[in-house]
Amino acid sequence: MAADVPQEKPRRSSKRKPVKRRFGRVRKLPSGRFQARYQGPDGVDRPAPQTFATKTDAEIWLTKIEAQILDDEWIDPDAGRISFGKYAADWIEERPKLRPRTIELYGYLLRKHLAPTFGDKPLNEIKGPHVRRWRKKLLDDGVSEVTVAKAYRLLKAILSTAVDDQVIKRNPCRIKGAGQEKSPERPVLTVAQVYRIVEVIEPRYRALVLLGTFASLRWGELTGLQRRDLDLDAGTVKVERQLIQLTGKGLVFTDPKSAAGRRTVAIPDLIIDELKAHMKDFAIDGDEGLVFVGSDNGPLRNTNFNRRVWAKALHDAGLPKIHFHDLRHTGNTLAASAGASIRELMARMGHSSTRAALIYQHSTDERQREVARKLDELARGALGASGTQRARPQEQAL
DNA sequence: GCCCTGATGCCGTATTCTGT
DNA sequence: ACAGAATACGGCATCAGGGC
Repeated sequence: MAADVPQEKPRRSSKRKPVKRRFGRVRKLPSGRFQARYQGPDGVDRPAPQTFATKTDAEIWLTKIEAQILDDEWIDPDAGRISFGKYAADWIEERPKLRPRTIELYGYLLRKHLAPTFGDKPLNEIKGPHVRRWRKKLLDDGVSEVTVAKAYRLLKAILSTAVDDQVIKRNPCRIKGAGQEKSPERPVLTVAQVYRIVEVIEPRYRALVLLGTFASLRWGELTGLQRRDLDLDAGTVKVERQLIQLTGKGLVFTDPKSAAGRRTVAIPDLIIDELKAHMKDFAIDGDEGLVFVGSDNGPLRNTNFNRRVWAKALHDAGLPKIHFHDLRHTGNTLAASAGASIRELMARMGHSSTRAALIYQHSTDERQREVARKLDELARGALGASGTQRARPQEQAL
């Protein structure tokens, strides 16, 4: 039995044979410098963007790349190098069906707030700190929170697509709440205030104010209204289109804001006579004649109306700065307190979800108190309590 | 006054959170 | 685990200032 003697390992020759690397290759170029190459996860063979002075440097670089691939952090360097500006422009271009005004908005946000900071930056170089610094600067520069939120959301949406496209690994927009915009609630007018406006405004705009309030129509829906849309005998107004202002195209008719926007709204009898008079005096002839026009019989333009007519009327009525759109709120609030159900409110406003209609629930708080008060009285009566509480004076709703 | 465009408000739906 | 509520997100509109 031969004793087991540990075998001495064969000595490696000092002249080591080149070992095939597990990942990537390094070769010496005629210049004497070293080039690293590797095959990406996509199977494409890529050289390093630069050469290296030593073989070790090249190998270290390959190690880093391999780590990225293993950590699933590798991205196609060519893809990530697309500038944000270019990618964003394509992104907007490729959105299937944005409304024209939205395209204009995105273009503006891009130009004004995004491109100056990120336009030339490759996508893969935009990191969280850049986004945070950019946002802070906008706010410091006095850009409103609402606009900053919009710009942030657009940036986030674009970069989120870039993640889906595997152009970048991760969306650097992760500031909590940065995309939210909290706009203060708009004021609600009283009926008396609406009528004060109606009394002082140029007569040709009376019906506009009334319909804006009591039919809750939007500005664009009112200005797009044609004679055939009004049925004053039935007391209804149909919303079939709207008028919007587009850069380079002036005022154009478009479909309503959403599918639910196409609707028929009942008009209170209270304003029917006023509307009839308006049709006779001011509306353009013909089925497709515009219901509301300026003194030149042309379609109404919000800028001119606001500055020359609306502002003056508010001033003459002794009212603070109120938006025309606030009339719509007023109408909705009125309808809510008139007992309109959520579904009825939605139909009236041209909404498809309950969310907005629920806002008008706040107006029914008054009614809730009223209900509570009556319950209180009933209960006291049933208990035979002597001194019945005096009812509080009827609160003027709105 | 017209028009462009900067700025802000509103709303539908998807996603996340939360109480059970 | 899940339904309903809350919030985020994306998109569409109105409001408003300013140049011509």
